Amino acid sequence: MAMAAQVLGDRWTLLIIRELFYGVGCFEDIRADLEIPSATLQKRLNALSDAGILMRKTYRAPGERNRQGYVLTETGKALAPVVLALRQWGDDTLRDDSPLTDLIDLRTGKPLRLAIIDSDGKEVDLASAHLKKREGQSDD
Amino acid sequence: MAMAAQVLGDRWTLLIIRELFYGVGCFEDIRADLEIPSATLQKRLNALSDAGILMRKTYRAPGERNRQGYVLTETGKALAPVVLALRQWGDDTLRDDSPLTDLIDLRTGKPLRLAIIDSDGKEVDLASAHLKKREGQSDD
DNA sequence: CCCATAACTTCATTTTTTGAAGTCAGGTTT
DNA sequence: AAACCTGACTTCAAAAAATGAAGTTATGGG
Repeated sequence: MAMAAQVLGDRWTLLIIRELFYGVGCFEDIRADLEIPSATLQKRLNALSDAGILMRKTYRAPGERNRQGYVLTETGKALAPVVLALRQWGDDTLRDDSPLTDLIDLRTGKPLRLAIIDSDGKEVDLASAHLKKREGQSDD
Repeated sequence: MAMAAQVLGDRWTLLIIRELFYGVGCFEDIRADLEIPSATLQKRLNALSDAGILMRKTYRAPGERNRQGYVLTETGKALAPVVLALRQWGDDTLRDDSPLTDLIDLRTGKPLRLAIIDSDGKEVDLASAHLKKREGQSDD
């Protein structure tokens, strides 16, 4: 996890990744949405690309010129729970009236959320979940 | 979520919080475990305390002198899914042989994991979960 | 009283971030 | 085709933050 914190651990990276989940995939749009300095955005995109989290991919929207697109790789898409957890936390701690129905099942249209489940697929309360310190190889 | 990234977004913060989940609660132990410079640790602890994520609490282990302890507040404990998600991602992307059985149910002892569930409590595949851009008040 | 140690502080140096102002190449407009 | 736009970067100097090493200070034990 220390490596994860290394790659993702800064003020912008997870927000950039969230943009990509939203489908915002080009430099200008990300920059404008987040109001991030372009030099910083550039560095982050390079770092994320080096880390195998996103890929560059030129594309062309109808009636527009070519653009440099950024898309999440499989590794990058696997970050969805991190983004979701962070969002859920942000919502829970900052607002108490959050509808939070903007994570949906593509098939059924039902709202979704993160949960901790046991091996039977039953949800378990946060309070009874215990995080043990890993004894194996350290990742710090 | 931008605020969350603001508070948690740096190389150390989430690792510190993980230490607290593990039950490591004093300055020296955190410093030694993570090998973080003490000035940096100090700043992070202050920031997390200001953000209401942890609290200082003096304690005394049997046969030892008083120590400054750090414990997660409710807000801090609510970060468990973030830590779990990050750990799960780190495991999945960096190792392929991870047992990942160190999150357990305190009551039953069963191994636990994060999942995305729908309103019926049924687990949903990551690929069919869609994150919509929130239209309401922006948090950026 | 002296010593060891935990919990910080200070400080000089390096690294990173930032904001503003460029490049540069591809299209589009005229 | 010449001039113009705009998206995707670069450059640069100033400001802010992180680092490593070397202090402090307070507390309790011998």
